[in-house]
Amino acid sequence: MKIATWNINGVKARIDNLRQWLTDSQPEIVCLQEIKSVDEGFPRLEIEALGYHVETHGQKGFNGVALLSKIRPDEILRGLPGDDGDEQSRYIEGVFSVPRGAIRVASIYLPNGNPPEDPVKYPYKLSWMERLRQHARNCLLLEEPLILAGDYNVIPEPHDCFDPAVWATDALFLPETRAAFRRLENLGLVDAVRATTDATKLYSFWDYQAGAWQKNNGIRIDHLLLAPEAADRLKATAIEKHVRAWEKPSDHVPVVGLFDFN
DNA sequence: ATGGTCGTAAGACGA
Repeated sequence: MKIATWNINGVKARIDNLRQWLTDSQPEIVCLQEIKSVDEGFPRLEIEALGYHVETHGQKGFNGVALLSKIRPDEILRGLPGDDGDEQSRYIEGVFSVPRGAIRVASIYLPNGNPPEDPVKYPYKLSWMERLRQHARNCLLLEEPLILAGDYNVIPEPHDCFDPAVWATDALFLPETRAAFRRLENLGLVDAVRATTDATKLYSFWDYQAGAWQKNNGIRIDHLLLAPEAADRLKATAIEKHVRAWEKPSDHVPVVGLFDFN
């Protein structure tokens, strides 16, 4: 079973790329981020025509996440628990039946947090990460395959970016950000890509500016974090980098995990 | 080079 995460940076601008990639790659479950659309604006019919169920948690203009799946979800949770006052659409979770039980898959769009000196943005990122940790801890108690997939806006380690010095003061790479990400991992979650390769220069995002793609000035910020019950079933991962060279690309590419839940 | 490049949605703002 192929499960993917992709920050598509606007579903309306990316509909052709999205359809092409779904047709080529045939993922069973896709976690989308930055759909930048309200629920009613999502091009649902085009995606359904390719055989996918569509569940969205949208927002006007910014943010917005979605789950596309060949199998219909049994349950959907919209919004990250822990703060009823949080208006931003950054989390959607689905439960899907598999041959020997159920898996839980979340699409996560973690706050960017820049600039770090902003009185609101960086604290919001850190508090969101702590809420995610609390929610993940509760999910882990269920002892079922849990896959937390998305744009974490976190560069976990120096070798996950082309030049650590450039990112030293960025909210994506500050020591406090990395520490919060480690606290999440230390619940017992596995970084799927790192668990399956020790390759370097593996990136999932290249800025549109300054020829970042052409120079391979990328960062690895899109991750699949797996509970032990999911990590046991992981067969392979891939970063579908070729998509970044398409016409009108997103600045992120799909990151996929291949699982055997039979 | 106190910028560059996008998407959303109609002018900034977020990234």
